[in-house]
Amino acid sequence: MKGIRQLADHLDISIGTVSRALNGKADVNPQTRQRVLEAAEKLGYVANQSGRSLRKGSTGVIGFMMQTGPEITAQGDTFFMSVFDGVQTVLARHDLDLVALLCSSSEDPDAYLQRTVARGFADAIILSATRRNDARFELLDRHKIPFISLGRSLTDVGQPWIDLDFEGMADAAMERLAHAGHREISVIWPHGDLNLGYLFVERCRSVLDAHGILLREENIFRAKPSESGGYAVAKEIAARPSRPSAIALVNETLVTGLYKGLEESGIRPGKDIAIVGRHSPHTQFLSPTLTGFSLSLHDLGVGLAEGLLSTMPAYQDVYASPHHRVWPMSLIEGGSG
Amino acid sequence: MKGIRQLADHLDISIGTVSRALNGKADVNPQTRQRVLEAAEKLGYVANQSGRSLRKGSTGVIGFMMQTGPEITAQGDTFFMSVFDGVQTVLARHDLDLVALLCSSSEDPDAYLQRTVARGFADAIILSATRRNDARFELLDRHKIPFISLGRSLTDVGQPWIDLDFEGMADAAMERLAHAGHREISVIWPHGDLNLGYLFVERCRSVLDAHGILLREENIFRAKPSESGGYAVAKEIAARPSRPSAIALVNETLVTGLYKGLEESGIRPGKDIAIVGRHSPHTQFLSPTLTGFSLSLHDLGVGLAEGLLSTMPAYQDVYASPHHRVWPMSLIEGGSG
DNA sequence: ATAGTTTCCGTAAACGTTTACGGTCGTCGC
DNA sequence: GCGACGACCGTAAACGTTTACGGAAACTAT
Repeated sequence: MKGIRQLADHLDISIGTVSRALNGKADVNPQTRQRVLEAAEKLGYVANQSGRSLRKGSTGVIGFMMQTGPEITAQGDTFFMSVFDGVQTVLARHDLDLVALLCSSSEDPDAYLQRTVARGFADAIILSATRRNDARFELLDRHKIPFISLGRSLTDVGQPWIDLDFEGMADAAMERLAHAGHREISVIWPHGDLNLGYLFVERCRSVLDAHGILLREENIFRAKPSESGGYAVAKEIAARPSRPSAIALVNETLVTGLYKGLEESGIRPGKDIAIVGRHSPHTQFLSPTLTGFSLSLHDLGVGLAEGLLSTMPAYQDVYASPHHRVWPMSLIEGGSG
Repeated sequence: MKGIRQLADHLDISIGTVSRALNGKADVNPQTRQRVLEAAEKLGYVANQSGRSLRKGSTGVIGFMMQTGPEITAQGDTFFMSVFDGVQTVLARHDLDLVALLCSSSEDPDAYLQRTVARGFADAIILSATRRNDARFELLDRHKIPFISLGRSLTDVGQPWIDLDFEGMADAAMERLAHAGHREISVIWPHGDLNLGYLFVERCRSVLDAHGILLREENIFRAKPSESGGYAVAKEIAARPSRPSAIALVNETLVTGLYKGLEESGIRPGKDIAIVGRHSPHTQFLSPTLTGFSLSLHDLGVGLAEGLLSTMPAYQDVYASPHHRVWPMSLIEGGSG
């Protein structure tokens, strides 16, 4: 089956009618519509993407931009797959498709995004891994592309965002550690310019301040957001003459390496050093169990999709989500701190 | 910048010339081309995707199909992120873009693929998570869409594939365990109809046969390919009156849960039970260290891209890869078995 | 100077849709 | 029996590109 033309010829009907029938327009005899639908199904006809979107001016696809490469995954593994699933449950209701726009590690993210939106590849974009100052925001704003970001940035063009409650996390973590009597507290700040690092660390600092505790500069560890990053931090801690008695971190992939590195050095998590982190499918099998923050990634995806649709003219009446959402996480107490 | 028309008007040149200049055709004055290129750069003009691919009949995008959802990820996503990166290094040389086609867990994969290829969304497809009998192969063959699969299937339409050497892995693992004196050996078979499960388990069986060892049915554990799946297997083993002395598994995510479950039950990996598995960024911090198989995911991605391009008419002269490649893995010895 | 050749560029047709518009019937109210 | 109206459908124009074709210069060879 080539195109709508063949389908129309086969049915002895004009292509206009076929198109209207397929797209559920009113001006078509129910019986004719039925015939068209059946024939399309039987012959496996699906409207050509290019033709359709050229005419309509919209593509019906939503892009989720992410960077590829082994290193940079600031989020853990199944993280995105679960979020995608949530996004799709919403998009499916509107015949929108989700694709992941994969920016390779060797390409500049801003240039990549520029290129793909200028091409008109997607109607709307979901951004992740937002940087402290993220030029992508202005770029999408300039192009008038609806978008939402998973993560805040100082660069704010009034678009909606959803961000995990890193500040609430800092509050709860620091309060908890301070209450437990810790005075020498350290935090891990993921490498790179991700905004969440700033949010978390600065909030930690101010909470500790309020408790009269100083967050010392040498207790702020910069680390790759990966297992090996956590391992490196552990080794660095072990090498110190005087160690912090507690450590808080914001990235869920770090903790596996951290545990391992500490144990190797004879430092027992939960006993010699308290750890508060983030949960993921990988962290549930640590021992001692991790004290950490958790959330429903599926629901997060749903929230993202709804927030995004609320900025798209065609759907604005359906979804009236608040513009900015700080996504709560729940603390699951474990044996680590 | 709206379209090529505006760009042409702005330069006082016809759109035909602009297009030719942009696409590197011969029939254009070097000086004119220079002007066009500069103006396009300055004004941020990029050819509209729909218009271009409608006319050309090809889109310039390669789709990597994958299923989303929290459960089904037989592979982790740092797995895919690394593979993507390899694929992109090759595609970038030909101005091809890679996008991930995300099939939600609530949609039938065959129907999804049918829909997306009929739309003409991508020029070529990379398949993953191949099933024992995978209808997607026939579908793509019928539509004459170039594709390659990461994984074999009994359904073979002569397309190229690359698959990890699960049989070689079974050989090496079983030989190793048998040599170490194990007689009661178990294997984990990931849930679902993934072909790799069949390949691995059947090869294990026949190798053991050759050693006069019987792979008993109750020693074949079906498990979800996730951390919790491994945990469940551990608990099942622990509950047995008589335990296998060794366990081999093919999925890299299982092993974390398996370790944990065994340890909880007082069964020490590497001492009370030997474990042979697959390596991933997550497994490097297990203790005892895992004896397992490893590979370069980046190179795997490169291989996939080259294999795919070799089936696309436009690139066939450049890439003449072998049709089928069994991808070797290297054994890294650890303390687990 | 003329014919032939090369270099460059403009014109217009096509790609597969969707949709505004108008036309043809049949129906209804009077 | 006539006008108005509604239901349905066909026609054709757009959407933004690429590219085959032809033509106008400029140059080369005679």
